[in-house]
Amino acid sequence: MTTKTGGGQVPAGYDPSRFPAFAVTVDVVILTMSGGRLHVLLVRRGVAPYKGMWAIPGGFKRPTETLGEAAKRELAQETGVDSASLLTQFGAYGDPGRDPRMNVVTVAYLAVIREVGAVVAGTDAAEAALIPVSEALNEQIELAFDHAQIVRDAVERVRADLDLTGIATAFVGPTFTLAELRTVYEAVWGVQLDGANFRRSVVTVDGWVIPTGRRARPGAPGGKPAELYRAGRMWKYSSPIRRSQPNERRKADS
Amino acid sequence: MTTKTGGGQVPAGYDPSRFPAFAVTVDVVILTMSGGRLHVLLVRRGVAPYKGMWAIPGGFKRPTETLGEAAKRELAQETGVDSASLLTQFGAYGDPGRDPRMNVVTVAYLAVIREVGAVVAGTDAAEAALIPVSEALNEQIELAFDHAQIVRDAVERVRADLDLTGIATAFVGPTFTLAELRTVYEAVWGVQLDGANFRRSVVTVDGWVIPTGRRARPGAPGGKPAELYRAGRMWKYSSPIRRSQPNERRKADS
DNA sequence: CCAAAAGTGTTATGTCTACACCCATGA
DNA sequence: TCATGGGTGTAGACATAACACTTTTGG
Repeated sequence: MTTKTGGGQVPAGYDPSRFPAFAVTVDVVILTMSGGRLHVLLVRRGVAPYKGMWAIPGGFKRPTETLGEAAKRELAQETGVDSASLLTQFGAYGDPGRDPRMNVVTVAYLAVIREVGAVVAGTDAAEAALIPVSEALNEQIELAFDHAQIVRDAVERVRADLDLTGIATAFVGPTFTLAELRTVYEAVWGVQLDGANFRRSVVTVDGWVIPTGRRARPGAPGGKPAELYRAGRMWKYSSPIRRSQPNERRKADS
Repeated sequence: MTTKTGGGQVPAGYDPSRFPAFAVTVDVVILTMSGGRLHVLLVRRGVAPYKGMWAIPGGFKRPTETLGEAAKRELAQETGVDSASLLTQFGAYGDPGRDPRMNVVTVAYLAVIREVGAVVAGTDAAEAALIPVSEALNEQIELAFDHAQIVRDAVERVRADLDLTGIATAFVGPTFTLAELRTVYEAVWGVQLDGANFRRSVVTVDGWVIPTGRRARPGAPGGKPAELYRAGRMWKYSSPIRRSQPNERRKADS
């Protein structure tokens, strides 16, 4: 605790002219959909500390680049995704001792990429894999550093951003069926949505989805082929789908 | 640009074993309501760089404290608010050259405090004042460093948090009238809300506000004395008031 | 023809908004 | 008693959810 305000100019035993040095890193939580489930890209650490343990990709920030540029660089290094993919800063972590080697403050980014087959070809990582977030968070897989907390926060952020931004479209390709898009909401929120009502929410208002003439081929068990859409301009501002509140409405008794 | 992924283990001209040193600071955007308007606490810098210019309070993080603890310490130093006031981390800023002296990455916090008279009695600041955010953002007042951007982001965050969290109650005292609470939403969102409907949203569901028997004295021009409430448990999870979408619903023609 | 998935129609229910109206106070 | 703001009632507009029903494909 410092001395109460009003008196001391400088807290006891601290000289503000000399400031401590920190290493600053950027970590990227890369999320994607695979088989209707939300996955996170993890790399197996090749060096100490936590050698051999799963971690999220990241690295040191350079003095000549912005934080966002550092994140984009790490993302490209890890996935080859060079495009202006969706990158959102969502937190900074600086607890003392979070890295046993030194004082490190890390700035965490969330990246959403569409399902890609063999995007995993890391550089300085011994191994990389897409892990279902349900497994990554259920203590089944132990993550290095405070990365478990960082992944938890990232998932929480994407859940919130789903009905605040157009982040849902970052999970799907340039063209998509409404079922694909619906799956994103269902997987991230862990709910089930009525296909009919979902369609109405998206289609009856201009600017959300733009029909391309083409249709997707149905899967193995048949079914009517779905129309393919492109994302419209409205996704820049918000989302046509809202998370329904857990219904504890109406007064208790009365 | 770095070399494309897949080949080079290490980007050209960069040795990852030697990492650059950064100073890490914590800056706090302190917001409060005054006279029905949203204000931000600014301090006049007593030292170079940007000496004499307005800035948001902040300081160096110490290696032995968490980022949150550093923010709480800065808040207490600047305002004397020692309680577990609402403190939210909302961004990190690390553009090269944002501080002319050295490489600095700052982690920004948003603090909301209730209206207090003469809370302003800084320590290492020559002067401190509550400035309406409308003025602080309209280029009328030039802020040091990238603090204008940081304040903009803080205000944007509080706008979003208003219908996502119970942050509204942090602006008012332990007891408050519904008009006071409504003023928070109106000032932050820049809208006008129907008092009758506002009341219903808050009162008809249990857990938002708890009536204390007491009533507030009306202001100068009279009026019915308003009932005083305490905040209920529900504010921990969300808000009873939702920002109405700018109504561009329904398809263009048809 | 059958199963399965896309897409349409319909209806009950709930929520939001505007606004009329009554209530209680200070001056 | 008048102006002002607190508080209640209510009707229409609007949005949501549930579900029956039709369409179109692969096998």
